[in-house]
Amino acid sequence: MEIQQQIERLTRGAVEILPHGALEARLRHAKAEDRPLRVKAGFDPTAPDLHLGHTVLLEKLRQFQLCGHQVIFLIGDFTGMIGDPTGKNETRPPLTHEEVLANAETYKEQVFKILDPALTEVRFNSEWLHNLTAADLIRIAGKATVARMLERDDFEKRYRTGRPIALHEFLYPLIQGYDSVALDADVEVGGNDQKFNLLMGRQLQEAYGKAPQVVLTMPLLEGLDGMNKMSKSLGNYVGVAEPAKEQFGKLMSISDELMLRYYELLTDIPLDEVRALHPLEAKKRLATRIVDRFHGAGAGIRAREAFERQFARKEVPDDVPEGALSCGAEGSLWIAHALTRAGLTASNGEALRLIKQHAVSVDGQKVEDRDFHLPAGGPYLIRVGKRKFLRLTINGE
RNA sequence: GGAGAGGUUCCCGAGUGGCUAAAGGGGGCAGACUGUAAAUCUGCUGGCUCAGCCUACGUUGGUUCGAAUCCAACCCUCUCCA
Repeated sequence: MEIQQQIERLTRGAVEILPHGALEARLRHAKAEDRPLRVKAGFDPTAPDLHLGHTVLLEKLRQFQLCGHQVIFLIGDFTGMIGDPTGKNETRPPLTHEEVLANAETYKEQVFKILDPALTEVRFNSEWLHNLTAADLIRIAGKATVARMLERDDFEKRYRTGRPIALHEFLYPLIQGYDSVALDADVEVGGNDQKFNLLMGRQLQEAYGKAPQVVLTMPLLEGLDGMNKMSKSLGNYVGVAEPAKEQFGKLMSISDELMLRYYELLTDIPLDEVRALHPLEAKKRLATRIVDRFHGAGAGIRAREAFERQFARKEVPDDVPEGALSCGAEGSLWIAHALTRAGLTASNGEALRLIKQHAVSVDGQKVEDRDFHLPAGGPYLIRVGKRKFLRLTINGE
């Protein structure tokens, strides 16, 4: 592939590529030597549940692979075994070696839905860090200065406001940088928040007489709310391992603006093409594409059809779960109890609230009466709100 | 080590003896609108055997007819000083 073409592809969505012009120079260099670039990206072994936010990086790595380059998927198991690099989550217990390995397996499963295994090298940084001696570490530490460390935003801020910075926190960027030395990385891709660490890699590589890597940072993907970064704890995420229908539904609920952002960071479709489409159609295509990626070709279309049936045509979905409840000797079951016991609502109070809000229907009939009882029999088609359905049978004694 | 501030419902945050299941905001849910969008508007947002009762304002005990509110001890968090 032509270098210019590669650059276009590789810089899409990137926040920064440092230093200026380095990517092009490195591509030319590699071409001259007739070898692929070694592209490194590090991942934390504590969170093997990937969501779309993580896939921004993976998508970028895939772009490199499509250009013929080699990706090094680095699992930071050594750092994971020691603890949290920011020192914020003191409660997070260090992982055991077994846990790290188990997480790594989960990682691979999810990651190879995007990356090409033939062009991916999975590595663990314990490989070289585990055997480092104190002398080695001190030697590495000698390559960086405190002033340099304090340039990092959060260190600077904490130092200025007199909050503690544990000494070992200085070592994390250092160690991450050393990984680049050990791996001979040509390029390191990371989230924008990792910029400092990635630059530390350059510094160390130089100190060790190697060519410093090109640093490419990607933005942190906004979550479904369009405001905060996508994260599991905020609940604004789409999980890689989620069911197709869930993924599709969640993606259809984002704003048009966010949709373009997702297109930019999660696909390689030209944005002009997207803008030419009706936003609804564009969004459906985005959702279809993403579902396809994680659930295999064809899954996207199926999710799309199910979605259209349920919401556009307001038909009952074809996979309504079934359930049965017993009503005992009374011969009928109070609607609130039925909803709660069936798990459609969290409590009778919530069930009654929803009834009052005209959100509950049985066999297409809105339930208006809070004392409504379901006689033994059925199955009844119960619907709560827009999305919850259940085919419920009431058993007599 | 010294001085101060504070811990309230999912979150933030008001409340300083009864009218408080507890303002307001956020979030969430539902309804309207729509492109199941977003934005907007409206309603709801502790539990139950639901005109009643029970559980909730850091923990434990106390004062009181009555406490999130007053008192005591304890635990925890934060800020300032050294």
